[in-house]
Amino acid sequence: MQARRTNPERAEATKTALLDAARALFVRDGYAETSTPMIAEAAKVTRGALYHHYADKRDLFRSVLEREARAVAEEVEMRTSAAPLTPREALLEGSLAYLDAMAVPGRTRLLLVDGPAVLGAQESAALDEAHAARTLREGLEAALGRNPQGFTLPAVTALLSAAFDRAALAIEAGSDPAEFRSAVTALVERIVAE
Amino acid sequence: MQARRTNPERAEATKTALLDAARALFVRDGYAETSTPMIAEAAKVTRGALYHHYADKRDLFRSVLEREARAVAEEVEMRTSAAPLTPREALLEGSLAYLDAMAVPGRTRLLLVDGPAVLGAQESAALDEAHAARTLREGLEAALGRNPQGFTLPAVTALLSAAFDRAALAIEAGSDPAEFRSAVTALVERIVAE
DNA sequence: CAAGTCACATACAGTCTGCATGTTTTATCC
DNA sequence: GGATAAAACATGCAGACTGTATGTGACTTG
Repeated sequence: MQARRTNPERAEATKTALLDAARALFVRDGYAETSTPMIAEAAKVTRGALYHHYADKRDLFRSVLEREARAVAEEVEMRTSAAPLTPREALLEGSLAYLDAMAVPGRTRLLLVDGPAVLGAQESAALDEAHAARTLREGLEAALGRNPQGFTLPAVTALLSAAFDRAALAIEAGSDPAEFRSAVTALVERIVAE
Repeated sequence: MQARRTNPERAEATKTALLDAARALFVRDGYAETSTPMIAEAAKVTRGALYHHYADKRDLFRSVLEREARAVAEEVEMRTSAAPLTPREALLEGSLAYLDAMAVPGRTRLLLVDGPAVLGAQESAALDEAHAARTLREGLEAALGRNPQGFTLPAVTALLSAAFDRAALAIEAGSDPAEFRSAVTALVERIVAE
């Protein structure tokens, strides 16, 4: 059981175990109802290890969210850069790709519900900006051809991003995915339409 | 100090004191960082009184939110039923009235950030549906003339509602209110435009 | 006015978080 | 390759918080 492992390997394995266990419990019970003893037990380490690698429970939660946000961004990136698409096609494809990526169980709760409350709306928005929102704004800018009719680019990016998030939440809550996918598509088309 | 008060009067005064104190602290520190001893002290009652009137901390929070959601709905109602407006005018006026109502300090944090995390996305959405969303859907239905081009009424209601909320959050976070007010207006106009 | 109910106040048990201090495993140095 | 340092954990503990159980005085009702 105790194969001689290098230090970085040991640490990485422990951190991954903690991230995996924490993610599962945060998704199942929510941040507040998940205790660090529960996380440590599920990860098969002690609380000492947790507090060695993460400043506190909140820091561990932030790390879980960063990993999750990166995964979402990668999945969207993958889909939009696969085939050669016009800016408008890329925007529409990216929008649906985002909904698909957010359909992975737990992501809406982590990123959209508990995230803002635990990290604060500010920090949570910054995390979103660093991954999803930036991509969306660039896609919008390209598709709009730099003439946002009636609104500024940052504003329309924020409002559209919010609509996407709500769609993801609705789908997770059991609404008909097709209904919200076509609604998102129609909304984007109305935005980019002249 | 001990004016002879009737029981319902006593209870009502205590509950209001708790709601006021809890609202202020939930807004300032957030739900998780607010303790029941702090609330009781600020309300000048004991924790016993708190747990006599509310099942638990969460139940008190829910009561704060219900009062807040009702206030928002009333302010919007007031603005849209003041003058005789066409359905389309009422929808646009109601949208801006909602932004104004949500600009009351603390409301975005209570209703949009902490609410979903503490009560759960489900219950929080139900609260929203009972007040804001229902009004919005009816306004949309009237303005659209029952031909939602490309999306269903429930879906477009949800997406627009999310956009409004994000606009309120952006304004609270320091963004230019005029920028987001015009963006919201432009968005609504594109939705109801044929 | 006696009996009962309501509105609290107080005391307590169990749990949790974060830190301080040990212990073991890996790396470094000579 | 043995000693020393440093990283990676493990353990113990203090303070705080939540919810409940139980006690007490103010009000209400027959």
